[in-house]
Amino acid sequence: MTTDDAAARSLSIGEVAEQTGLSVHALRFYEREGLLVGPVRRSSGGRRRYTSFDVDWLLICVKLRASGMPIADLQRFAELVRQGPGNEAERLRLLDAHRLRVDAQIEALEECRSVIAWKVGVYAEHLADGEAGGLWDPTV
Amino acid sequence: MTTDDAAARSLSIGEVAEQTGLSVHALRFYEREGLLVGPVRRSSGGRRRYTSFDVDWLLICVKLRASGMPIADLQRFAELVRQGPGNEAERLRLLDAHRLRVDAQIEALEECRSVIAWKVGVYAEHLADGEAGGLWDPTV
DNA sequence: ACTTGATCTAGACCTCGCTCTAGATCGTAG
DNA sequence: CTACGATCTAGAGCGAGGTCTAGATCAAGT
Repeated sequence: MTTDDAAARSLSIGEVAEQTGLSVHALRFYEREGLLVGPVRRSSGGRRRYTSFDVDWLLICVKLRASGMPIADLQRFAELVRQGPGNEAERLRLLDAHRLRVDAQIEALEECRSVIAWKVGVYAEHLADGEAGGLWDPTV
Repeated sequence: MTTDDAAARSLSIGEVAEQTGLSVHALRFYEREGLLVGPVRRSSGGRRRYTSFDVDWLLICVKLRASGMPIADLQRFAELVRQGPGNEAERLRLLDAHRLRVDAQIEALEECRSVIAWKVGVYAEHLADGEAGGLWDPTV
């Protein structure tokens, strides 16, 4: 029953790739790097069978990676979770430190955005005016 | 006079590195890759002498890089400016496309941020409650 | 049984964006 | 003149984060 449930709910690497947006190559790579919390179960034939736990965790990994967390930090985080209860304070520090970095990144991007928007405005105006003066034009 | 002015205002690679935050290595690399609009002038002894034009351009490059624009796009942009007036529409397209990517990136980061904030909250609560149930804890 | 497609392992290989090295030269302070 | 630091060129090296290959195996359809 428990076995049947687990089998029924388990997903192949291809399905997990589809659900997470990671490639099957990347999934194997992440596993090799120890980014998964537990060892991935295998079918009788040796194929990986992922649980929905695994998928949830991978989805978080994807988010963290997308926001620039290095693989090494993800490794550390997985390791902490793997060690079980007792180190929640450290997990929190890790996540919170990353959150600060994300905040800084957002701020930096917003500044870039405004610089770009201004530059776009300059060009748009330039085009509307029909070639006035070419700002960074070495020929002017 | 014009020559004196130019000489007086010109900066060494080290000074430009300091002002832009790029390393001298990176400055030479950018030049080799054709990211600068014009050829960099040289002193009689062969040392690079940057103008304030160069610095302004480099500061924009830094912003664009910081917001994730690939070197290849920067190359293209520099090339357009180098070609002189007449291609402003394409420059605008390039910048605007990048602006859209930056917007998307900001949005993605904000979503990540909220996921992380939630997770941080979970751990904080967990710590406050004194070890309840460990979410992704394989041992639970 | 045969074909087809997904998966397996180990390890080589790739792109990006610099960074560093070696060995020579410049330029300025003593 | 001598030192010493900054700069020069060409090209090798590096770290991150995967991606791809080869050759074998598994599983399902016909």
